[in-house]
Amino acid sequence: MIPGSRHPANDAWEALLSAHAAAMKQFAAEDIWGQVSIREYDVLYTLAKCAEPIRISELHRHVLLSQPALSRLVDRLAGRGLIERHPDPADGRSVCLSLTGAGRAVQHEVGRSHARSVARAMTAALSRSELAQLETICRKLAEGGPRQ
Amino acid sequence: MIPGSRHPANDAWEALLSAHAAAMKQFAAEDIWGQVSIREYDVLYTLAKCAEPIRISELHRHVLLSQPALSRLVDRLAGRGLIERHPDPADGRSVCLSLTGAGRAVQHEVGRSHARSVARAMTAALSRSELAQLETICRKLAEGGPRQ
DNA sequence: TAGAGATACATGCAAACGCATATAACTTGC
DNA sequence: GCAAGTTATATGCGTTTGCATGTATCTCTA
Repeated sequence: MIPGSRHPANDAWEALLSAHAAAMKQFAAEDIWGQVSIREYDVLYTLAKCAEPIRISELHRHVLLSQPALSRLVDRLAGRGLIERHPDPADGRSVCLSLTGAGRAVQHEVGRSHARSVARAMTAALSRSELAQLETICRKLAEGGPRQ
Repeated sequence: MIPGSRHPANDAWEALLSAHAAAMKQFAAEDIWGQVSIREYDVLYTLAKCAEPIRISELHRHVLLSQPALSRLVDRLAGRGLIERHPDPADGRSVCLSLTGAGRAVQHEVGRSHARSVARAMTAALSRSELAQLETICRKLAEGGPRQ
Protein backbone atom coordinates (compact mmCIF):
# COMPACT_ATOMS: atom_id res chain seq x y z
CA MET A 1 0.00 0.00 0.00
CA ILE A 2 1.35 3.35 -0.97
CA PRO A 3 0.91 6.09 1.60
CA GLY A 4 -1.65 8.69 0.65
CA SER A 5 -5.36 8.27 0.30
CA ARG A 6 -6.43 4.76 -0.67
CA HIS A 7 -9.52 3.96 1.29
CA PRO A 8 -11.87 6.12 3.36
CA ALA A 9 -11.27 3.86 6.34
CA ASN A 10 -7.54 4.48 6.32
CA ASP A 11 -7.97 8.20 5.80
CA ALA A 12 -10.37 8.33 8.71
CA TRP A 13 -7.92 6.45 10.95
CA GLU A 14 -5.08 8.71 9.93
CA ALA A 15 -7.18 11.78 10.70
CA LEU A 16 -8.10 10.34 14.09
CA LEU A 17 -4.43 9.70 14.85
CA SER A 18 -3.52 13.26 13.91
CA ALA A 19 -6.32 14.73 15.96
CA HIS A 20 -5.33 12.59 18.94
CA ALA A 21 -1.67 13.57 18.70
CA ALA A 22 -2.40 17.27 18.23
CA ALA A 23 -4.86 17.42 21.09
CA MET A 24 -2.67 15.36 23.43
CA LYS A 25 0.30 17.62 22.79
CA GLN A 26 -1.81 20.64 23.49
CA PHE A 27 -3.16 19.20 26.73
CA ALA A 28 0.22 17.89 27.83
CA ALA A 29 1.71 21.34 27.32
CA GLU A 30 -0.78 22.94 29.72
CA ASP A 31 0.75 23.78 33.05
CA ILE A 32 -1.78 21.90 35.17
CA TRP A 33 -0.17 18.50 35.84
CA GLY A 34 1.31 19.22 39.20
CA GLN A 35 2.45 16.01 40.82
CA VAL A 36 0.80 13.58 38.38
CA SER A 37 1.70 12.64 34.82
CA ILE A 38 -1.02 12.40 32.19
CA ARG A 39 -0.98 8.62 32.39
CA GLU A 40 -1.28 8.71 36.13
CA TYR A 41 -4.15 11.14 35.83
CA ASP A 42 -5.83 8.80 33.36
CA VAL A 43 -5.79 6.08 36.01
CA LEU A 44 -7.07 8.40 38.73
CA TYR A 45 -9.83 9.59 36.41
CA THR A 46 -10.85 6.06 35.49
CA LEU A 47 -11.03 5.11 39.15
CA ALA A 48 -13.00 8.26 39.94
CA LYS A 49 -15.61 7.28 37.38
CA CYS A 50 -16.19 3.94 39.08
CA ALA A 51 -18.46 3.72 42.08
CA GLU A 52 -16.95 0.38 43.09
CA PRO A 53 -13.28 -0.61 43.32
CA ILE A 54 -12.12 -2.16 40.06
CA ARG A 55 -9.50 -4.74 39.20
CA ILE A 56 -6.20 -3.94 37.59
CA SER A 57 -7.24 -6.05 34.62
CA GLU A 58 -10.39 -3.98 34.22
CA LEU A 59 -8.36 -0.79 34.48
CA HIS A 60 -6.03 -2.22 31.87
CA ARG A 61 -8.85 -2.25 29.34
CA HIS A 62 -9.07 1.54 29.54
CA VAL A 63 -5.39 2.36 29.51
CA LEU A 64 -2.93 2.12 26.64
CA LEU A 65 -0.10 0.54 28.61
CA SER A 66 1.30 -2.93 28.96
CA GLN A 67 0.10 -4.93 31.93
CA PRO A 68 3.47 -4.81 33.73
CA ALA A 69 3.74 -1.06 33.16
CA LEU A 70 0.26 -0.57 34.57
CA SER A 71 1.08 -2.83 37.50
CA ARG A 72 4.01 -0.61 38.40
CA LEU A 73 2.14 2.60 37.78
CA VAL A 74 -0.43 1.35 40.27
CA ASP A 75 2.45 0.55 42.61
CA ARG A 76 3.72 4.11 42.45
CA LEU A 77 0.30 5.67 42.92
CA ALA A 78 -0.34 3.40 45.90
CA GLY A 79 3.10 4.26 47.28
CA ARG A 80 2.21 7.93 47.09
CA GLY A 81 -1.05 7.32 48.88
CA LEU A 82 -3.29 8.29 45.97
CA ILE A 83 -4.92 4.89 45.51
CA GLU A 84 -5.54 1.84 47.67
CA ARG A 85 -5.22 -1.84 46.88
CA HIS A 86 -7.74 -4.30 48.28
CA PRO A 87 -7.80 -8.05 47.94
CA ASP A 88 -10.71 -9.20 45.81
CA PRO A 89 -13.06 -11.31 47.94
CA ALA A 90 -14.27 -13.12 44.82
CA ASP A 91 -10.86 -13.90 43.30
CA GLY A 92 -7.59 -14.36 45.14
CA ARG A 93 -5.52 -13.44 42.11
CA SER A 94 -7.10 -10.05 41.59
CA VAL A 95 -6.25 -6.74 43.17
CA CYS A 96 -9.04 -4.22 43.52
CA LEU A 97 -8.26 -0.54 43.38
CA SER A 98 -9.94 2.57 44.68
CA LEU A 99 -9.01 6.21 45.17
CA THR A 100 -7.96 7.42 48.57
CA GLY A 101 -9.16 10.79 49.82
CA ALA A 102 -5.90 12.30 48.68
CA GLY A 103 -6.22 10.63 45.30
CA ARG A 104 -9.71 11.94 44.86
CA ALA A 105 -8.57 15.41 45.80
CA VAL A 106 -5.76 15.35 43.26
CA GLN A 107 -8.11 14.02 40.58
CA HIS A 108 -10.61 16.79 41.26
CA GLU A 109 -7.99 19.48 41.30
CA VAL A 110 -6.24 18.43 38.11
CA GLY A 111 -9.48 17.32 36.48
CA ARG A 112 -11.05 20.72 36.94
CA SER A 113 -8.33 22.45 34.93
CA HIS A 114 -7.99 19.69 32.40
CA ALA A 115 -11.71 19.47 31.71
CA ARG A 116 -11.71 23.18 31.10
CA SER A 117 -8.92 23.05 28.56
CA VAL A 118 -10.48 20.04 26.83
CA ALA A 119 -13.76 21.90 26.53
CA ARG A 120 -12.00 24.98 25.25
CA ALA A 121 -10.05 23.10 22.57
CA MET A 122 -12.94 20.96 21.41
CA THR A 123 -15.54 23.70 21.22
CA ALA A 124 -13.09 25.99 19.44
CA ALA A 125 -12.63 23.43 16.68
CA LEU A 126 -16.05 21.80 16.43
CA SER A 127 -19.71 22.71 16.43
CA ARG A 128 -22.16 21.22 18.87
CA SER A 129 -23.46 18.75 16.32
CA GLU A 130 -19.97 17.77 15.25
CA LEU A 131 -19.15 17.04 18.88
CA ALA A 132 -22.18 14.82 19.12
CA GLN A 133 -21.31 13.02 15.88
CA LEU A 134 -17.73 12.52 17.01
CA GLU A 135 -18.86 11.03 20.28
CA THR A 136 -21.31 8.65 18.63
CA ILE A 137 -18.83 7.49 16.03
CA CYS A 138 -15.95 7.06 18.48
CA ARG A 139 -18.12 5.07 20.85
CA LYS A 140 -18.95 2.66 18.06
CA LEU A 141 -15.30 2.38 17.18
CA ALA A 142 -14.28 1.84 20.79
CA GLU A 143 -16.75 -0.97 21.11
CA GLY A 144 -15.28 -2.67 18.10
CA GLY A 145 -18.09 -2.42 15.64
CA PRO A 146 -21.13 -4.60 15.04
CA ARG A 147 -19.52 -7.93 15.87
CA GLN A 148 -18.27 -8.54 19.43
CA MET B 1 -15.27 18.74 37.81
CA ILE B 2 -16.86 15.48 38.64
CA PRO B 3 -16.16 12.64 36.22
CA GLY B 4 -19.12 11.56 34.16
CA SER B 5 -20.89 13.49 31.48
CA ARG B 6 -20.72 17.22 31.98
CA HIS B 7 -20.27 18.79 28.60
CA PRO B 8 -20.58 17.40 25.07
CA ALA B 9 -17.01 18.49 24.34
CA ASN B 10 -15.59 16.43 27.20
CA ASP B 11 -17.70 13.42 26.33
CA ALA B 12 -16.53 13.62 22.73
CA TRP B 13 -12.91 13.80 23.83
CA GLU B 14 -13.33 10.87 26.15
CA ALA B 15 -14.92 8.84 23.38
CA LEU B 16 -12.08 9.74 21.04
CA LEU B 17 -9.56 8.64 23.66
CA SER B 18 -11.34 5.31 24.13
CA ALA B 19 -11.57 4.70 20.41
CA HIS B 20 -7.90 5.53 19.99
CA ALA B 21 -6.82 3.23 22.81
CA ALA B 22 -9.03 0.36 21.69
CA ALA B 23 -7.95 0.57 18.08
CA MET B 24 -4.26 0.99 18.94
CA LYS B 25 -4.35 -2.07 21.15
CA GLN B 26 -5.98 -4.05 18.42
CA PHE B 27 -3.44 -2.94 15.83
CA ALA B 28 -0.50 -3.42 18.17
CA ALA B 29 -1.64 -6.95 18.87
CA GLU B 30 -1.51 -7.88 15.19
CA ASP B 31 1.49 -9.99 14.35
CA ILE B 32 2.78 -7.77 11.55
CA TRP B 33 5.42 -5.54 13.21
CA GLY B 34 8.49 -7.54 12.32
CA GLN B 35 11.59 -5.50 13.03
CA VAL B 36 9.88 -2.16 13.65
CA SER B 37 7.87 -0.90 16.57
CA ILE B 38 4.64 1.00 15.95
CA ARG B 39 6.35 4.31 16.73
CA GLU B 40 9.16 3.52 14.33
CA TYR B 41 6.63 2.60 11.68
CA ASP B 42 4.87 5.89 12.26
CA VAL B 43 8.09 7.70 11.38
CA LEU B 44 8.72 5.56 8.30
CA TYR B 45 5.15 6.16 7.18
CA THR B 46 5.38 9.91 7.65
CA LEU B 47 8.61 9.99 5.65
CA ALA B 48 7.05 7.83 2.95
CA LYS B 49 4.24 10.33 2.55
CA CYS B 50 6.69 13.14 1.85
CA ALA B 51 8.14 13.58 -1.58
CA GLU B 52 10.99 15.70 -0.23
CA PRO B 53 13.23 15.03 2.77
CA ILE B 54 11.82 16.68 5.89
CA ARG B 55 13.38 18.10 9.00
CA ILE B 56 13.27 16.40 12.37
CA SER B 57 11.32 19.36 13.70
CA GLU B 58 8.71 18.91 10.96
CA LEU B 59 8.54 15.19 11.74
CA HIS B 60 8.11 16.11 15.38
CA ARG B 61 4.83 17.83 14.59
CA HIS B 62 3.36 14.52 13.48
CA VAL B 63 4.67 12.30 16.24
CA LEU B 64 3.58 12.14 19.88
CA LEU B 65 7.05 11.98 21.35
CA SER B 66 9.41 14.42 23.03
CA GLN B 67 12.02 16.01 20.81
CA PRO B 68 14.92 14.12 22.44
CA ALA B 69 13.07 10.82 22.13
CA LEU B 70 12.43 11.49 18.46
CA SER B 71 16.05 12.49 17.95
CA ARG B 72 17.18 9.14 19.30
CA LEU B 73 14.51 7.18 17.44
CA VAL B 74 15.84 8.77 14.25
CA ASP B 75 19.32 7.77 15.39
CA ARG B 76 18.30 4.14 15.70
CA LEU B 77 16.49 4.05 12.38
CA ALA B 78 19.50 5.63 10.68
CA GLY B 79 21.80 3.17 12.43
CA ARG B 80 19.75 0.32 11.04
CA GLY B 81 19.94 1.79 7.56
CA LEU B 82 16.21 2.51 7.24
CA ILE B 83 16.49 6.28 6.95
CA GLU B 84 19.18 8.74 5.90
CA ARG B 85 20.21 12.05 7.42
CA HIS B 86 21.20 14.93 5.13
CA PRO B 87 22.43 18.36 6.11
CA ASP B 88 19.90 21.05 5.26
CA PRO B 89 21.39 23.40 2.65
CA ALA B 90 19.13 26.19 3.87
CA ASP B 91 19.80 25.82 7.60
CA GLY B 92 22.91 24.44 9.22
CA ARG B 93 21.10 23.50 12.41
CA SER B 94 18.54 21.27 10.71
CA VAL B 95 18.81 17.62 9.78
CA CYS B 96 16.80 16.45 6.79
CA LEU B 97 15.54 12.91 6.69
CA SER B 98 14.53 10.55 3.93
CA LEU B 99 13.84 6.85 3.60
CA THR B 100 16.51 4.57 2.23
CA GLY B 101 15.56 1.81 -0.18
CA ALA B 102 15.54 -0.62 2.73
CA GLY B 103 13.39 1.75 4.77
CA ARG B 104 10.94 2.12 1.95
CA ALA B 105 10.78 -1.64 1.55
CA VAL B 106 10.06 -2.15 5.26
CA GLN B 107 7.42 0.59 5.21
CA HIS B 108 5.70 -1.00 2.22
CA GLU B 109 5.82 -4.47 3.67
CA VAL B 110 4.51 -3.55 7.11
CA GLY B 111 2.20 -0.87 5.69
CA ARG B 112 0.48 -3.36 3.46
CA SER B 113 -0.60 -5.55 6.36
CA HIS B 114 -1.30 -2.66 8.69
CA ALA B 115 -3.46 -0.81 6.17
CA ARG B 116 -5.46 -3.96 5.67
CA SER B 117 -6.14 -4.42 9.37
CA VAL B 118 -7.00 -0.74 9.78
CA ALA B 119 -9.47 -0.98 6.92
CA ARG B 120 -10.94 -4.15 8.37
CA ALA B 121 -11.43 -2.68 11.84
CA MET B 122 -12.78 0.65 10.69
CA THR B 123 -15.23 -0.66 8.13
CA ALA B 124 -16.46 -3.30 10.55
CA ALA B 125 -17.40 -0.60 13.06
CA LEU B 126 -18.47 2.29 10.85
CA SER B 127 -20.50 2.98 7.74
CA ARG B 128 -19.06 4.74 4.75
CA SER B 129 -20.67 8.03 5.70
CA GLU B 130 -19.54 7.72 9.31
CA LEU B 131 -15.98 7.23 8.09
CA ALA B 132 -16.26 10.39 6.02
CA GLN B 133 -17.71 12.33 8.95
CA LEU B 134 -15.00 11.07 11.25
CA GLU B 135 -12.29 12.13 8.84
CA THR B 136 -13.75 15.60 8.36
CA ILE B 137 -14.21 16.19 12.07
CA CYS B 138 -10.81 14.86 13.05
CA ARG B 139 -9.09 16.97 10.44
CA LYS B 140 -10.69 20.07 11.90
CA LEU B 141 -9.63 19.03 15.34
CA ALA B 142 -6.08 18.28 14.24
CA GLU B 143 -5.78 21.70 12.71
CA GLY B 144 -6.80 23.29 15.95
CA GLY B 145 -10.14 24.74 15.10
CA PRO B 146 -11.15 28.01 13.46
CA ARG B 147 -8.47 30.20 15.01
CA GLN B 148 -4.85 29.50 14.06
C1' DT C 1 -11.05 -34.26 43.24
C1' DA C 2 -6.69 -34.34 41.10
C1' DG C 3 -4.06 -32.61 37.25
C1' DA C 4 -3.68 -29.60 33.05
C1' DG C 5 -4.35 -25.38 31.40
C1' DA C 6 -5.84 -20.56 31.82
C1' DT C 7 -5.91 -16.15 34.14
C1' DA C 8 -4.30 -12.17 37.26
C1' DC C 9 -0.74 -9.87 38.78
C1' DA C 10 4.41 -9.17 39.86
C1' DT C 11 9.39 -8.96 38.83
C1' DG C 12 14.21 -9.05 36.30
C1' DC C 13 16.29 -6.64 32.86
C1' DA C 14 17.46 -4.14 28.73
C1' DA C 15 15.58 -0.61 25.90
C1' DA C 16 13.29 3.75 25.45
C1' DC C 17 11.41 7.88 27.44
C1' DG C 18 11.17 12.78 29.42
C1' DC C 19 13.42 16.59 31.61
C1' DA C 20 17.09 19.59 31.94
C1' DT C 21 20.70 21.26 29.59
C1' DA C 22 24.50 21.59 26.12
C1' DT C 23 25.96 22.81 21.46
C1' DA C 24 25.73 24.83 17.14
C1' DA C 25 23.61 27.87 13.81
C1' DC C 26 20.43 31.36 12.66
C1' DT C 27 18.23 36.16 13.50
C1' DT C 28 17.59 40.69 15.22
C1' DG C 29 18.60 45.30 17.03
C1' DC C 30 21.90 48.52 17.59
C1' DG D 1 29.04 43.34 12.20
C1' DC D 2 28.58 41.86 16.82
C1' DA D 3 26.30 40.87 21.23
C1' DA D 4 21.81 38.99 22.85
C1' DG D 5 18.24 36.14 22.05
C1' DT D 6 16.05 32.29 19.45
C1' DT D 7 15.75 27.91 17.12
C1' DA D 8 17.24 22.97 15.78
C1' DT D 9 19.17 19.08 17.35
C1' DA D 10 21.99 16.26 20.67
C1' DT D 11 23.38 14.30 25.19
C1' DG D 12 23.50 13.13 30.47
C1' DC D 13 20.76 11.03 33.66
C1' DG D 14 17.10 9.22 36.41
C1' DT D 15 12.51 7.15 35.50
C1' DT D 16 9.31 4.38 33.01
C1' DT D 17 8.31 1.07 29.52
C1' DG D 18 7.88 -3.53 27.24
C1' DC D 19 9.16 -8.32 26.85
C1' DA D 20 9.89 -12.53 28.89
C1' DT D 21 8.92 -15.00 32.63
C1' DG D 22 7.64 -16.16 37.53
C1' DT D 23 4.09 -17.05 41.11
C1' DA D 24 -0.36 -17.68 42.85
C1' DT D 25 -5.07 -18.68 42.07
C1' DC D 26 -8.90 -20.17 39.52
C1' DT D 27 -11.43 -23.39 36.12
C1' DC D 28 -12.47 -27.25 33.70
C1' DT D 29 -12.37 -32.03 32.51
C1' DA D 30 -11.98 -36.66 33.37
